Amino acid sequence: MYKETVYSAFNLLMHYPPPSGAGQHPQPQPPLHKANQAPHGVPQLSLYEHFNSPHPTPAPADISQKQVHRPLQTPDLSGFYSLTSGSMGQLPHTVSWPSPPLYPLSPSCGYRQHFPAPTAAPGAPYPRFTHPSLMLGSSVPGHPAAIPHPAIVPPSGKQELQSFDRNLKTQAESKAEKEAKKPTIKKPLNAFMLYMKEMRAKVIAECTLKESAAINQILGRRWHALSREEQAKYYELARKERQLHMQLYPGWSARDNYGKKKRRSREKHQESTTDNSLHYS
DNA sequence: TATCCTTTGAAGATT
DNA sequence: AATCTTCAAAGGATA
Repeated sequence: MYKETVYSAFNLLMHYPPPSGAGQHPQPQPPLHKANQAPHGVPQLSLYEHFNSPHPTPAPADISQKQVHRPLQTPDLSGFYSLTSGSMGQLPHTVSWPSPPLYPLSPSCGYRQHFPAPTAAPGAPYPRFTHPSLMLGSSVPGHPAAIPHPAIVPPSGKQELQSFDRNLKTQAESKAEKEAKKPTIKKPLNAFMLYMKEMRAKVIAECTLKESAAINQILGRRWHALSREEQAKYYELARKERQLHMQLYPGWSARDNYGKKKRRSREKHQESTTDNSLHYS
């Protein structure tokens, strides 16, 4: 059922016009998060610092030649929405427009031209953000009125039920159990995740949609439609999030949660991409 | 009930 | 070093 929905939506899109400007992007820019990566030996600046510095660090010379690739989950429609360029002796590089939606998005929800990049007055202060994870005054461990940081997720009750016969457990098992009982500290949110959190409700209201996958597609498109300055706000927020996360959980590493979610079935993924490719040819 | 879907970006893992 | 993989959020759909 889900697949059928996706397929029919895709078939619809085959007749959709590309987003305005797609296919004729004159000078594709590298994504900010890539452009913001300092070359080796250069102290890394945040986007905010970069854009506000009187002498901004130039982007690495080869940055325009980096391939901007779409995630594998998205069907490859590069033939429709990408520009490929290159010069003699160089590998061509492909800069892709965000994938066409798999869901039939209404023009008012899905297309770039309806979301012109907001123009902020130079030097205007960034708006105040109210994302709960950034209001952490009382979540410092040990504080009497400590409210758990949203990154902390308590273990489920199921794990506790499973542990009632601990007398029978081996030492290794109880050690693993202890690990499982530890509250999970989640990854700090990146710039796009923060943007999604803030804008999701708005998109739901505007587009009368509930399905997150569809909403996320819209948000992805809106994200690309933002000006660099607008995006910079969220990169800066994300940088602060990471900083705060490091302070709160000094020993934490993304490795701690690596592999905890069940891996997606590779076979299933391949099957779906094969199915999709049938529709392209 | 667990996982998938879908997005971008950060970071760990692998080649 | 470059590329691949996983996980952050969200909630309806699906197995």
